[in-house]
Amino acid sequence: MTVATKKAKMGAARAFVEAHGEAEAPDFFSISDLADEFGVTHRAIRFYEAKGLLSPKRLNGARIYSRRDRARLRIIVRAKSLGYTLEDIKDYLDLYGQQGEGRIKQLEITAARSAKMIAELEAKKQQIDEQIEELRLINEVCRRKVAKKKAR
Amino acid sequence: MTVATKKAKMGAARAFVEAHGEAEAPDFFSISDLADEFGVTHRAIRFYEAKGLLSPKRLNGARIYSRRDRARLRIIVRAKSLGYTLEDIKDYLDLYGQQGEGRIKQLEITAARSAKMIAELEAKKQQIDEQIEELRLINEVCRRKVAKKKAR
DNA sequence: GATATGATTGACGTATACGTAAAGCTGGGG
DNA sequence: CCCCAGCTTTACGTATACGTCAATCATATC
Repeated sequence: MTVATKKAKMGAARAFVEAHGEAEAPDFFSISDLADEFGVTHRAIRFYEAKGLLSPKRLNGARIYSRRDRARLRIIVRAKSLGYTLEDIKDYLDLYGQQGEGRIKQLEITAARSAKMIAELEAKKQQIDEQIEELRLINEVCRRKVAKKKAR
Repeated sequence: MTVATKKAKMGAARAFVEAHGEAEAPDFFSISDLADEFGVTHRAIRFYEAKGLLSPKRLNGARIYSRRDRARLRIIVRAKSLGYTLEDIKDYLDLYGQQGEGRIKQLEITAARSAKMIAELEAKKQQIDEQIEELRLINEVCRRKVAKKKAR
């Protein structure tokens, strides 16, 4: 598909997307835009929506994603690669979506939960460092043996 | 079950385990030992064996785990918490099990693979840092708002 | 208007990682 | 000798996270 014919063959969503914002900083995205950008399938994105992690607007049935939706998807993909379940991620997004609304009690809960998550992530970094340490050992042992064998 | 009767009701594996090594630095472990230590079920440990990640010795059918088996299980649990599949972990354990054996070609491959894994783990740390950064923001916003509301 | 592209909704299938229930050895205590 | 605790295998079930059709619809070009 050439660049010339591309625009011609766009669907409703993509047309709407290109109408708003000139390429540099788009305000809206089609499902294919996000799928391409984050390396996930359309199916996965719709699945996240079915699980309540996303809730894009519609245009003639087609999904229209805002920047906020895109930010949420970025979080989903990142957290998944760190081993979190969609259930975990949903909790995080709920917290992320509130961004300090509500009364004192709610704010304190959110502060506590975010602090807890930070602690868990620091623990994970620790685990990664341990793993890296072991790998460095293996790596050095191998390289030394290679050097020794080549020296003969 | 009391401490007195515990020894009496031990199975073959546990008896064997207690016979070798006096509590401080055991050489062998029963499946329950490892399950307790790493917070996983017996079922999970057997499953890892079925997938080729562990291969303990047997005594009258009962599994006897060596320190090396235990080290491997530690790696499995850790890597799983970082989001790796058992398939991924199997590859890592294969590499870990060799520890620089074989000829030059093999050593170079192992060195390259370990280097690659290190790079991937560093990338994961980066992702974690991004996530932490967002959480810090949320946390601070909440705490400031709480402070503001309480100041009135 | 036929055709092609891209989107949508079901519905069913699949891979991973175990859980769970059933049935059977085994070794020591009473 | 029997029982019980703990281990075993076998087998089927389950939750998560999608993959894969199939049918359908809208839009846009030929």
